[in-house]
Amino acid sequence: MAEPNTLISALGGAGKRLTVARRAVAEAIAQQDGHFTAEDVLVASRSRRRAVGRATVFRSLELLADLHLVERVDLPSGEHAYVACAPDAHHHHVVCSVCGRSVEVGELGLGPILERMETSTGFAIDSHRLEVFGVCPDCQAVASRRSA
Amino acid sequence: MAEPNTLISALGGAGKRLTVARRAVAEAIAQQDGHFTAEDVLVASRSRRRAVGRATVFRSLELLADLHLVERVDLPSGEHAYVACAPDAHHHHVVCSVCGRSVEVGELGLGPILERMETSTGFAIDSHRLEVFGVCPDCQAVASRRSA
DNA sequence: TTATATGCAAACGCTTTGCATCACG
DNA sequence: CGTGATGCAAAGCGTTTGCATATAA
Repeated sequence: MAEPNTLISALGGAGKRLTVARRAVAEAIAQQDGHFTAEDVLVASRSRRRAVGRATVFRSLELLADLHLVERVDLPSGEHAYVACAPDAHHHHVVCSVCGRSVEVGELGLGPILERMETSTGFAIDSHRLEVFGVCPDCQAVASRRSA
Repeated sequence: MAEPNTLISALGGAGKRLTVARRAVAEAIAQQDGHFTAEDVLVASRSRRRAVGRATVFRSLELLADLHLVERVDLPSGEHAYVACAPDAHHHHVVCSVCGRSVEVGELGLGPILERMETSTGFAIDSHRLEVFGVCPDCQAVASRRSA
């Protein structure tokens, strides 16, 4: 899903210290499949050698979010989750509502829509979030097998 | 922004009781300009004749959200807010990041994009949320006046 | 009359913070 | 070494719940 090294080296590039705790968080994130919560990271870090404090998990997540290495997603349930993602290109996530796995998709033509919104509303649009939910191919297969 | 009566009659239509508390919540929502939090509703109800309990505010908002009379929005700050909205047509909200006012916009061509996402990801997409943030015309005017 | 809704206050869960200690650079 | 990071536990905040009471239908 994500290379722990990517996260770690990006941290270094931002003038942040490469601490043991941050490496542990990076590894915990890397082993997550799809989106995850702060609690997931905490638990994952505990099941490995180095347990990280709860506060540090939140602080690291905030840091990674600032660096755009991780993105905060609000699920329809109201839960707060995060997804690891490429730091540069603008993209969105499609989240599976069954298993939670997520994939990145590119813009696919949202730009013109936003322009149309600017025109029709007069707003100067500066940011947006598109969150898409559905059932991933794997879970579709499971569902059809079950009903067949 | 919204007619309290619209909210109230919709409640009746759903086989729900038209209680004093719910009327108070409906009025409090109606007087909100743009998005608002549960706390806003609570405070608004207190500054009027009939104060409503905190729990009831949450229960009412949940109810209204189920009836699609109100929609939950997650602001970039992570705050949970609600916006009153038309119950039928699918639409999205553009929220002003300065004053918080919001306007509804129609689909404006998001459908084809979602189809493209389905094709490229294999997901069966069943819901999505698009939240757009920017500066509304009024606040733009104020800003340019200030800098001029 | 009876199911539903309300209000309070306590419980809850997630997130943040204060502060002393620790360790990267 | 000195600044920034950590960990703990406690505080904070928004939200939910249990339960006795009140009320719409």
